[in-house]
Amino acid sequence: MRSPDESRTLIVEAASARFARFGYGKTTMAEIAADCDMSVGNLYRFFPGKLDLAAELVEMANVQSVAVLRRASARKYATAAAKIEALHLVELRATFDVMENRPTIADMGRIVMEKRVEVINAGLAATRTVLANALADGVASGEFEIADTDQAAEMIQAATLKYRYPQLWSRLTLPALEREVRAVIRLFVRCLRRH
Amino acid sequence: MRSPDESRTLIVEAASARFARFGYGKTTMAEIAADCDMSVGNLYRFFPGKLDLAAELVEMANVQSVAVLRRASARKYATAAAKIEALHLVELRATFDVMENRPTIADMGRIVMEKRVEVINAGLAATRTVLANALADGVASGEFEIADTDQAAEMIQAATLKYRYPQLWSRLTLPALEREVRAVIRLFVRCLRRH
DNA sequence: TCAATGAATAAATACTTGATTATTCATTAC
DNA sequence: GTAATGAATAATCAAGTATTTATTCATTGA
Repeated sequence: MRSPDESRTLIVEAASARFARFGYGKTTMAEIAADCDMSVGNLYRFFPGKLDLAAELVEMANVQSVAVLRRASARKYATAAAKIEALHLVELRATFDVMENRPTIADMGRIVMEKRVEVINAGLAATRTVLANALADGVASGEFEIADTDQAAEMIQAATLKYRYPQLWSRLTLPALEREVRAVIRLFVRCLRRH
Repeated sequence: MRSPDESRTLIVEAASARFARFGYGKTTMAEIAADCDMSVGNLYRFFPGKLDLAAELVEMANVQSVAVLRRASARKYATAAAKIEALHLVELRATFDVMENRPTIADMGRIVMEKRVEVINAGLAATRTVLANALADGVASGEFEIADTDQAAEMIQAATLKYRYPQLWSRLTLPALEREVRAVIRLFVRCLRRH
């Protein structure tokens, strides 16, 4: 017999492997259960349903990507503006990479986006705090002049929405997207600057 | 016998009426032909297919909405910034109205968006010229300081993309959307100002 | 008492078939 | 020769059925 914690991790890992290799739709609960050497019914003692498994994985991915952003944020930059730009490029490249090379994961993202928006929104909110921190740094160093950094972060996210929704990219290349997001950020940053 | 021009207009009008009343999916080519007192086959001498009828209607709507924007642009405003804001609100309200009150037309938009993006992009490009003109006016009056008004217009469109894609609104009310788009425009305008 | 099972049920998906509808084109009318 | 037809064909859609898969829960074993 396994501890509940062991079981849970086992399930998450099996689901993660299956979803990544075969896709959400082509993975059955029976297969996940078999991978864990447990019965199907037992899965339901840990997760309300299949969709919640996918949601859990997306939540974990959110945590990961916030960690990546924080690391990027901890690096040295010439200016706070450069940091803001770098954060957006990091995010864009990660999204682009998934779209290009991980069809099954992109697919999972779409499904969770469709049926569990709150998970996606939580991710957005998390990355927003990193952004707001970077803005606050800029204010602290005297580079920016912002009354409400949270609100400013919100606005920057609204303005860069396009670069987070691959559906809106309509066959643009990564360099083209990078150029665009850079331009938007630069314009924004210009008006956050102290003057 | 009719002149080709008469026939074409007749077809477009019949299609427009049917699509608007019953929706794209629930309208058949046979019905459109009957409305025009002509054979089905004849439709195909004027349009390659059903989808092209919808695309034509969207193109016409694009022309209309550019005209509306131009008219709005021709009005007097206290500042160029106010004009930019007004243009975006006009567009937003029109889109919102279609979403709320014209399900069949919203549906047609989705279909054309899906299968004929270039038509949608052409519409975007057209409204962008109006925006670029408004920016140029602001430069001329000394209110703005912009090196490349076309590029700035492009950027503003990227930043306000959300307000053109109802799929991204997730149950926001019109007042909420108005508030958001206003905030983004104001921030943008702030950095276009001469300083 | 709690972890776990797996057969039973409900829901979703895939397949089949029979229309309906879009599109083509050889033919007719002007 | 150009405008127009409408029967023929191809593609799509809808309804129904079969199959698979998700989910539940009464039962079993530690």
